[in-house]
Amino acid sequence: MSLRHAMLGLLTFKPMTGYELKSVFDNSINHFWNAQLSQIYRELGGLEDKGHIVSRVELQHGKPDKKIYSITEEGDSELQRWLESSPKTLSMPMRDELTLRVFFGSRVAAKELIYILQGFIRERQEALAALRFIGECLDGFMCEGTHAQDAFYQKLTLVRGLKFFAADIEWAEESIEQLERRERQSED
Amino acid sequence: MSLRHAMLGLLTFKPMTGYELKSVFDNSINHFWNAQLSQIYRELGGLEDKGHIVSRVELQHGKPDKKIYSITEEGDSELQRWLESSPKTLSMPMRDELTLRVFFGSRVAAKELIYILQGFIRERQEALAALRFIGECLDGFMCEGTHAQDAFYQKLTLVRGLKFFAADIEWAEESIEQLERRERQSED
DNA sequence: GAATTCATGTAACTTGTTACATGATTTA
DNA sequence: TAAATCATGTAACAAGTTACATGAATTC
Repeated sequence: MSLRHAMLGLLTFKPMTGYELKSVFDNSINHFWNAQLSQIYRELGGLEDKGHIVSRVELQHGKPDKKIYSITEEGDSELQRWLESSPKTLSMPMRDELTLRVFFGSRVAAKELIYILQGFIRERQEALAALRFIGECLDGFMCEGTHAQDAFYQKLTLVRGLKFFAADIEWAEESIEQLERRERQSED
Repeated sequence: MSLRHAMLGLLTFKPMTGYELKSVFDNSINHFWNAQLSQIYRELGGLEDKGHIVSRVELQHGKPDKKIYSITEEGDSELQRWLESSPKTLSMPMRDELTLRVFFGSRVAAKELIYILQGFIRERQEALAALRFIGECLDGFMCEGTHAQDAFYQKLTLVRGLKFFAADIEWAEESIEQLERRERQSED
């Protein structure tokens, strides 16, 4: 139920629509959680049924009316209960398709693998740049509506993303090197 | 469909039962893919329906009979097709509950967070040790049935896990330090 | 004129998790 | 004597993805 709790947590910052929540997922916490819009709307429904959040409608012209959700007291204590419950597993199961492809790499042309890894490096560099941007915003107190206490914790999570993406880039570069060296050796 | 292709790939190494596949997931590729036994059996069923694998039964006494699955020619070309198809996204969406908890850390006692991070460090150290063990086996050609070509690629994926876990430990240690410094400052 | 942003959702499907059921043999 | 290992699965549920539907306003 982590998605629900992520949404509850984000709604403690300010009331939001489902659409806005999606943009927070995309722009701020993408490096450790995300969800499709359709899933967000589904979970909003569930949270409202349970009384953890309430909505008020803001009429609009030309667009669908906004449904702005706020967290309730019950929602707040549910979030608190979750945060204070200790999870059994701290490390979540990983699933990474790229690594799987590399694992069976002997079946693929080395050039092909190198090309894929180069694309991966580009993706990770973009992700790094995006994180650095959030970092600057957090450091400069430019993230409107973010309290100093929260900024401290948010920076901690950001650092994890930075380290993680940097490690990935390093790995992909080293792997490309090894693949190229191996190619040269087999030519001799 | 990555799980299916992971299973197909593993079955190119040697025919296996569902139970054996699960132990390969647990012991060898846990750092980038895993699945529950029930899911493995379900997917085995699907793969057999499609003719990608076939099974033969080995009778046993006192235990349920073994169903040993082997990859077929069709399964092999399906695997090849998948390996040669270029995936749209190289970086898979991440979902990490621990980071989520840290993100909303201002709502939790710092001591509590530190305690959780310490547990996380222990988990990651164990994971690192497990990976190093696989590494030694791969380096010493002690992994029975693993060809030298495959060992090369498997080592590449192993390095990713090593870097990843090391980065996590580093991050958790630094985070604990920062949390402790912050605690001391607030006491003054 | 085509794509993106804003804004709501539903429905169908796929993937992953948890709980249950069976039962002999071996190890702690 | 309790737990782990071996070995099969089914059923129900939870979570995540993809496709579809609507439609004005804005930006390229």
